[in-house]
Amino acid sequence: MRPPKTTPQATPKTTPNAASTNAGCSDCSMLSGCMPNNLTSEELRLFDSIVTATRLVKRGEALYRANDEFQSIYAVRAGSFKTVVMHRDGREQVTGFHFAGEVLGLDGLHSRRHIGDTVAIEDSSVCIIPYALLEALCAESKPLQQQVLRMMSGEIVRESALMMLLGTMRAEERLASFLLNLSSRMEARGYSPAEFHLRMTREEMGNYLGMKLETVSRMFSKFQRDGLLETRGKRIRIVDLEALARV
Amino acid sequence: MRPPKTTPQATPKTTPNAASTNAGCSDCSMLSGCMPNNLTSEELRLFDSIVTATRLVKRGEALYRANDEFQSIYAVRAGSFKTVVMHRDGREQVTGFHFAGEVLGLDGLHSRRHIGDTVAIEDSSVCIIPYALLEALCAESKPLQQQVLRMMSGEIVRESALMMLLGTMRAEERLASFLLNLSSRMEARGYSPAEFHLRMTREEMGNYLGMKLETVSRMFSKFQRDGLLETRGKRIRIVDLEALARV
DNA sequence: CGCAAGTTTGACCGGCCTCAATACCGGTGG
DNA sequence: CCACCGGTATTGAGGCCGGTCAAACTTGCG
Repeated sequence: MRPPKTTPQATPKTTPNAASTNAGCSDCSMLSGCMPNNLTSEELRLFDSIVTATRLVKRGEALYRANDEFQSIYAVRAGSFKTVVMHRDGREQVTGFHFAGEVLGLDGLHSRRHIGDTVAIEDSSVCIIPYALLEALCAESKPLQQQVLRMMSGEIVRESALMMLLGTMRAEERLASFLLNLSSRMEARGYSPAEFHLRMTREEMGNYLGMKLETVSRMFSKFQRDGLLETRGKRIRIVDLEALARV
Repeated sequence: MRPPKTTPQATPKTTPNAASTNAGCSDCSMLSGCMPNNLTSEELRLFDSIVTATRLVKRGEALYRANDEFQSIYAVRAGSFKTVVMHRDGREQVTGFHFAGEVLGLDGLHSRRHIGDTVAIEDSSVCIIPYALLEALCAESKPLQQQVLRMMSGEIVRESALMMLLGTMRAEERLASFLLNLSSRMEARGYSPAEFHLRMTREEMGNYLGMKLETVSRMFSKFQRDGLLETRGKRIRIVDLEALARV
């Protein structure tokens, strides 16, 4: 099925947005923490055989849009995405930010259509996992089936935490909670938990946190005044993580 | 596995909270719209064989609590539940209201522990679906596997809509949206979409909609003044559904 | 029937939104 | 290299929505 392994360079970036072949999960630096983690090498080989293509998505482009037919799920290979649901009048709610190793598109399963847009917030690439093939493979491999179900459930848990945030927290708490979440995800990827680069704009953060961009900015300024962190635009350094956790 | 079919009366309400045997999905009035819907009769028979018990949960009692070990999922047989996640300081967010036919407990899959409480808001009963058995059965029955995945995805979609509500709507819009949602769910169950009984208190609605009970009450009064609906306590009649949809 | 729980309504206040002006930043082209 | 430019970010002033506190009323359960 899958073409013989090639080095990533065989599919150069000079063909943006074009599908390219996958070099194989076993060689992927994101494997730990990605979807096919915890599989035996035999299962991984099978899984690998259905993930035959990757796709480049440039900053601002959509991986898929609301109402698009659901065909595949995606694993973020590099870069960052936001998932957005939109109200008829144009108001939008960002439902998540997604980094390397995370899976996108599970929302589409229910009605066979995606319910929101997924947009790259920097130049990014994904592995394409055709859902029909994944489903077939799940029937054969119990660990894979469990993995898919666990991922789904994880999404539900993640969303519950965000509902808690949106329903009960004040602006200050929301931003603190968000930064701590980013911090731990950076750390899990081997980056510094204290100093990192925010990939999204203040407005995107606001649309995620249920507040206006000005309020986001004000809270950043407040945290800086209070000595909890230092910012320069999208560059951020957490100075007092404990204080941030205390709200 | 499953004991011979008995009539529901064989397990009287005089033993509250006790497990009782299941009379079988094929006889259940909630089958259409419940989880094992869309299964062939053979698959239904298999599914039926793992759902051997039901449980009564009285108003105010928890079906399970946050951090309880995840063992089963549940289908609401009769009554209503709320799912609640709680912040360390006690603030709580209601993440959903659940009526007959709906499935509870999918959040627990991810970490093998439930992340929030699920509490009956009136005397209720559930069918117990042991997860280990369900998982095994999914490996055998592709339609059942699909059904479980669809339900999970549906939960994700439902939560996305609530995030939209919590993140972008004003109090008035939130309540209108909530009432319309209830209305259509009532209709789907064969009740009047215009006139029904609210099972939850103003405070529970508020905890769901991200606002205080006083605000919920004020919005009810406003809708009544504006001729959109009539209320008397928990009894509600939607007078102008179109206007309610226009926010 | 009586009491606790739930609901309604009012007055006041504060946090966040709105509107607006200015500053900053990164990229592009002269 | 630097000037310019659009998008992004910061900060301020003022207003409004919804929270808070409080009191009166209703409901329904024991």
